[in-house]
Amino acid sequence: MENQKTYSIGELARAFDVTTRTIRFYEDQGLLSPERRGQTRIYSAADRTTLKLILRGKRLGFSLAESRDLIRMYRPAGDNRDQLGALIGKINEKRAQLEQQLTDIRILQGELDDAEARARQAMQNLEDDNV
Amino acid sequence: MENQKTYSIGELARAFDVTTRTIRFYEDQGLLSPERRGQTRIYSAADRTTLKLILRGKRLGFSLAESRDLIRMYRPAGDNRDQLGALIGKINEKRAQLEQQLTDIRILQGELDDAEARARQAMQNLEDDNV
DNA sequence: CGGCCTCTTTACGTTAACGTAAACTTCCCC
DNA sequence: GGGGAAGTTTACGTTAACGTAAAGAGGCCG
Repeated sequence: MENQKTYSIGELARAFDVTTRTIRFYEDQGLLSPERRGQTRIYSAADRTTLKLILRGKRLGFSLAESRDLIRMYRPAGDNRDQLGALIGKINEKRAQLEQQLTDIRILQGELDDAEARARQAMQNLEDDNV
Repeated sequence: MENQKTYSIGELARAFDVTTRTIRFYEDQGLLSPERRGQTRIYSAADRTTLKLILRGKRLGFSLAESRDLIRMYRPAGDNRDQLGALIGKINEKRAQLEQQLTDIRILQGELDDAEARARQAMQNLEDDNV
């Protein structure tokens, strides 16, 4: 039942439209740790998912350090109670940040609506001048 | 009826929790252009709004160049038809980007829900062990 | 009028996130 | 067995977005 599909670094780079340098850099920063066959890196489905998570974070403006935190939130090591409590706290901080981003996006969407309406109106005015 | 309230650079810095260096840097990058009284910068309500827009963009991971574009979208100069058409195109690109960010946020929110549930479950297990 | 606060310009420093290049192995193909 | 193609390490370079420090001007106040 295990998902045994693996990927080369080049495959992942093409799939997500990043360079191999980028993927190696993420490993260097402790965000990925693929298997090795000799020198060559072998990425599992889980590694692929982790990479996807990193890139999703990037689209939301997260730093790699923040993404590393997110990854650790999703994979709590065998933690004790204090660590679990701190983890839940961090999770709620991230949640608040995402809520803020939702608000920001809605405001920006409204402003884009405005901007487009005014642009279309300006075009309409040009048309009218030509009549 | 005009909003004549003005602000010093220090006031804005305190209000938005940024440094004066940051505000001057945005001016240097062409995102702000406050009035001057002698050497001293005087910011209008519109400048304040622009600054707010920039910081909102930052929270969404926009570069300053992207925010500059956004500002120009909201303030189309006396454009001709081609420019207006291009503007509407850019507006829709931004809209698509925001939609992507909405999707990303919803996925992340779901993952945070998962992560918290598992953390709470792990704490519950610790409790049970103590009975 | 000396001191403090806020403002100014100028300029070098710093960090994150890679880009780019060199020099080298490994594998496969004809 | 020569030569791509894809992998590797090492290392210096680059860009964005400020930080930090120096040196000075203007206003107010006890």
